[in-house]
Amino acid sequence: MRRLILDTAMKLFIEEGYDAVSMRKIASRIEYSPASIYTYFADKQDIFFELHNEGFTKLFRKQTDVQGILDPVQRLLSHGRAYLEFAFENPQYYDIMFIVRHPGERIIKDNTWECGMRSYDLLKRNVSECKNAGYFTNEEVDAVAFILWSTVHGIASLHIRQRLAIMELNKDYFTNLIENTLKLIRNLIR
Amino acid sequence: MRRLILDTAMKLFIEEGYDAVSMRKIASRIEYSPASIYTYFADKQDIFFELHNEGFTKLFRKQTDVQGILDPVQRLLSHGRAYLEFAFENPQYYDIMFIVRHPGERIIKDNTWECGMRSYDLLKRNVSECKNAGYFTNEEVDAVAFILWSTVHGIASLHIRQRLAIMELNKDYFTNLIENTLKLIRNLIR
Amino acid sequence: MRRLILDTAMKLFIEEGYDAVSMRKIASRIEYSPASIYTYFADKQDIFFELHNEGFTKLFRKQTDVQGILDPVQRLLSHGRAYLEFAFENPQYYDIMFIVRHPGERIIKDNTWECGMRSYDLLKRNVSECKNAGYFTNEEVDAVAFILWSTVHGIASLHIRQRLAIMELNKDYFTNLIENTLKLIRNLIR
Amino acid sequence: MRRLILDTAMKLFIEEGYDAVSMRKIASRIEYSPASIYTYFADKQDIFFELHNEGFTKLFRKQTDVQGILDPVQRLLSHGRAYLEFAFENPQYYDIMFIVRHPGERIIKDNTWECGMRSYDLLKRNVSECKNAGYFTNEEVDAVAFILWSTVHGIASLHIRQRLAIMELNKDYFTNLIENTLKLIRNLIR
DNA sequence: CATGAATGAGAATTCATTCAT
DNA sequence: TATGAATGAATTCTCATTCAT
Repeated sequence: MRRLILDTAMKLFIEEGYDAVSMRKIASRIEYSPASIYTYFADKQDIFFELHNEGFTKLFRKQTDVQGILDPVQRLLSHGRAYLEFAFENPQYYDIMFIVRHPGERIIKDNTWECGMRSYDLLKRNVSECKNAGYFTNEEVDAVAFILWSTVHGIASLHIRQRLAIMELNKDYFTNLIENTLKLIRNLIR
Repeated sequence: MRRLILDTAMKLFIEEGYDAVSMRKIASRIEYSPASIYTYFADKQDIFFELHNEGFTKLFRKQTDVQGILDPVQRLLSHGRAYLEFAFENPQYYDIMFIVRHPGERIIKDNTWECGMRSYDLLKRNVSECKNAGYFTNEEVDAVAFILWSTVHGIASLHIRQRLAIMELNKDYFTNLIENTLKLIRNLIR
Repeated sequence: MRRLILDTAMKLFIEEGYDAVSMRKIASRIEYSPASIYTYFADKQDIFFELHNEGFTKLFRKQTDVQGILDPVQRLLSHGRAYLEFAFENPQYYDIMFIVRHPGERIIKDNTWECGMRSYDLLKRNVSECKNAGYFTNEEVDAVAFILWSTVHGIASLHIRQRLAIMELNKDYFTNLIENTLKLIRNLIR
Repeated sequence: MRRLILDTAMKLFIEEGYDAVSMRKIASRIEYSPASIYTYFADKQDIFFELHNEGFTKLFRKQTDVQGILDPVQRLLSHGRAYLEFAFENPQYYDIMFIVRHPGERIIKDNTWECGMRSYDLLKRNVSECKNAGYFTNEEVDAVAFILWSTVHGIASLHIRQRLAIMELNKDYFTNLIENTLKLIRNLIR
């Protein structure tokens, strides 16, 4: 039932945007009264909090799936691919996790924070191992990790908030956006 | 007076986020009646449209200031610096221009679209001239331009939407975030 | 409670006209918050829709009450009397049904349309049977039905929208307006 | 200039209905400021008052045009034709004159009242002369005048407030609505 | 566990009108 | 004669939330 509410909130979020996610509308979708939702969630923020959490758990899982790869550069690239795939496949989750401005501060807490940190630590470890293997010789691990994250986040967020309409040319390139991006990054790594 | 309204809208936008920018609140801030605002702007979207426009004009101006630099790589880096400086100095404008989800479609029009395009064309030209000078030899101009934009946008938007709290370590690095980022990018260019 | 809202809407309609019927005013009359009304009705049109419906149901019922009369001319006259009585006793309903300009088109639908049609069919049947009995020999049923409807509607609507002030003379006549009208119509029928 | 304002008010009234006639909209149509209108008219009611007046003057003129006809029955019928033609050709005027609910009482005054009376007196005179010629032998002049007025008003107001959609059959009849109505009335007169 | 009823607060907008200039 | 500026009062409607049942 919590599930049902969460899924519906997500569905509304996808279909009609942030503003459409009102308690009222969630309730009417699942054919319950608005008051009923309060049996399962303290308030609206609580629902977002939960979704936020779920998102980070999903992303983390996706990223650990890839840690088995032996070659550190390949592993780093796959880590990036996993991140972008997550963002493109779950734009709503991604939006809540990395773009939406959170009203209260409650959200950056508990499990979430931990998940986010663990994801980021994974990235840093992967960069670090690339360095051990002779790449990024003159750079700090933190700096490289940060810029890589920024790059993939940039792509994801421009896409999700629809700022890529400008890019009219080279449809081919954007068809395989993720792979082409990774290839380019691969070329830049030395 | 239009100015006053625009500035107040901006102020509210910064302080309390998009949702807080209501005609009501703008009016009460400047101690006018809500109806008075309609003397100067047709509707709420109109205010955002104007701010949006202003932002693109400002950004474009900042970017052209830098086109005099002769060395193409230095020029490209300065172009990036200008972009990031704009974003860090005018987070509100940047937010409206590149992050906020626009309700109607009216905004992506007229002068704005043109300004955005001209900015992006400048970037592509700079990349292209780097290529002529022997850099990015194996890459497409469009691809490089896109990834560079993504990177700086990633940094700007993570910062503006407050996702950099995670980055606790290396305060030094983030103190000169922009310069360090550009140095790193410089290192990656070949 | 729906009842209370409907009655209050009606009362305002009578007292101050169509424009006075605002959600706000209804609410303040019954000492509820404006939002409460939306628990019972989807929107303003919905209230009018309901009243409109009720009116047609009432009128139709009044008209069927009279169908038992055997003599076709008497029946036709009684049908007219029922119509006029309805209009004079329920000027508010009549106004909504036959005079007010409806903003949306939603109202002319469903049950309402059917009720209106059934009422009119009754009239046509009554005219038709008068014809069978040797009256209106040279006229079309539709034409006669239409002109009779127009006549009673004319009386009702001039009265309801207060255009009879002009008629100063012959107070006696207007005291028994309905009966005198019917007597006159009776005289004209042959 | 008064003319321009009046015509524009009328145009709005026709095109978009009563609610569309706001001072604001009139002003923006004629490309003057709302405040300017107040130079020519005291307030909104004043505009309506004037239109109302004009309507009655027009109608009265149309009716006197017909008084030359010698045969009293033909003259009466032509009088009715003039009335209906006026209503069908100037539905907006007719609406204001005979249907719209007037907020204040100011309107039924001055010249208007006189015009309305003179029109009605004309009708009564015509009925009276029919009586002298041997028609309506058993009826009171006032009663006949009133019922004739009601009939034509019924037709006009059902048409103007769009209640004739019900009448689906006999398109032919309604094509020449006015003439057919008069023919029918002619038949009923004896 | 579920809900019907209720609401205070607030949203964007529109309107007729006034008044100093 | 014309208007820019301003407004108080109103409009419909939505929302998150509470609470007695």
